Amino acid sequence: MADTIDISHLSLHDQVATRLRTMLVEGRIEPGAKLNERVLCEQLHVSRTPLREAIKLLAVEGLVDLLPNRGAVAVKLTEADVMHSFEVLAGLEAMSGELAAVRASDAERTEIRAMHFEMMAAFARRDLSAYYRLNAAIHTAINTAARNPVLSAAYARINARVQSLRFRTNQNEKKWQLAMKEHEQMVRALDARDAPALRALLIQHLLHKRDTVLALLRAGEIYPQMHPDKPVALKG
Amino acid sequence: MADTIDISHLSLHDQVATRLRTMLVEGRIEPGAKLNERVLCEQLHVSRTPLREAIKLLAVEGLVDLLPNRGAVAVKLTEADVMHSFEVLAGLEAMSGELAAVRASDAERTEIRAMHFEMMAAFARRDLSAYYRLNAAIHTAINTAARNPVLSAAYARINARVQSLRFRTNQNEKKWQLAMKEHEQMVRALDARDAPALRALLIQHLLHKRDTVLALLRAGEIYPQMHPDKPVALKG
DNA sequence: GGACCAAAAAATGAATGCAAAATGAAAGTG
DNA sequence: CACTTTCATTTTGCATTCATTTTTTGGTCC
Repeated sequence: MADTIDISHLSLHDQVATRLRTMLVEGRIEPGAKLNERVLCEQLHVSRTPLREAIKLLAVEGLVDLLPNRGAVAVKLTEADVMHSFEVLAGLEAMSGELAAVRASDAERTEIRAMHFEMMAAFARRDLSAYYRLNAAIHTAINTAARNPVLSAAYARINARVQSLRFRTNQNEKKWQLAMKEHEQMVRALDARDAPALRALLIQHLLHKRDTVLALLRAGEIYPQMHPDKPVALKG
Repeated sequence: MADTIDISHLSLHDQVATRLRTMLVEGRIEPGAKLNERVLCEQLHVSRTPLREAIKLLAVEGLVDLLPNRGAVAVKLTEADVMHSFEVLAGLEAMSGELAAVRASDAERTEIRAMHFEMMAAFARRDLSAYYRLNAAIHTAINTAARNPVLSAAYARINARVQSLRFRTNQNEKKWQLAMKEHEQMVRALDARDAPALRALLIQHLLHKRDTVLALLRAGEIYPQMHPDKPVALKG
């Protein structure tokens, strides 16, 4: 994969945390699933000490819940959690946009515009994978242009919690078109260094994303196999 | 103290983390100081495992820096860190205010107004301790009224990092008066449910606090004994 | 047949032990 | 005399071990 980074020089608990984080964010560990220490030790080829440290790290990050004497489970966000998270994400992204509108260099704005055109190409081809990648890249670029690492970190942490849900949302055509339209307006606002406009657009954009995720959550399309012990009734 | 909470039922690493967090936030562990595992084990009467877990927790929270194979040190914020942190705090507090203006119940607004009057009393008596306590209580109340635990958590985490600096700022009379004036306006805006006004006031208020902390940081009054090995030249 | 209880098994929480790395001091060298 | 190198001590990182709690399983009684 392109986004693998060298973690060989990091301490073991950090490597384990990184791997577990990926598994959780990508949904490879199901929300609500129990994290069995012995099993994970064997999977990751580490002893219990660094694994347990990693799990506690992820608990601080809000990716797992720690049940005293009963181990850890992957967090399963409720509708309220999703609403709250996106509310804060909207606020942080809005800040990011406001600051970027003021602080972005010409080169940064040019690059963001370029990525936007690439994203339009991905949209034209209905290439969802490239679209997601460019979408994330544009967000990251705006975040970087805001020149506030504390802001970036706060966003990243909260985003990680809802990332696994975003991963599973299949864009529906109408919403996808709307998102593209919003993105176009955002790029224009950034070019015009119109901070209030960019702020408003980003808030609207994030709240739309929230609605998409919430709709899927309510439709039960995000947590498909919730109760393995209570299988879904087969039709026919 | 009034703010001690029962942590006896929590796991050991959580108790240790709580105690260490307090020591760091209150500045009882100097910024930049090394956290020696053996010493802390003896002080806190725990073995190394839960202590090390606690330290890693605090590293995720950004209260200590982890140096590979060289242990942990209490973070020492740079001016840039302080600026970035307060910038984000201002944004989050603004969100809090906006939401609280819309969502606060009558009872909550009444209570906040009451606490504001108590704070005026503390100001009249120049009772700094009571002032700080009520100030924090009002903030917490606004935060609660915003009804977004994700927001509260994000704020709390970033605030914890600058708390030790706030602790050391001695209010100067002029700035104190300004702060009181701002608080009065804030309460009025909340009463009027004027979200944009409250938002603007909170941003201004936080940026003023930032300036206060930065001024003291630049004056070197916050990190007095920075280099024990390189003592300040004695006069005379 | 189902509910309740007890013992076994498994999993978690914490402490200790051991190896590797880093720090500091002493000795050697230019 | 300053600088480097070597070696002992300290400290950290991880593995293993022990203790406690939870869960499961098997049996018994109603």
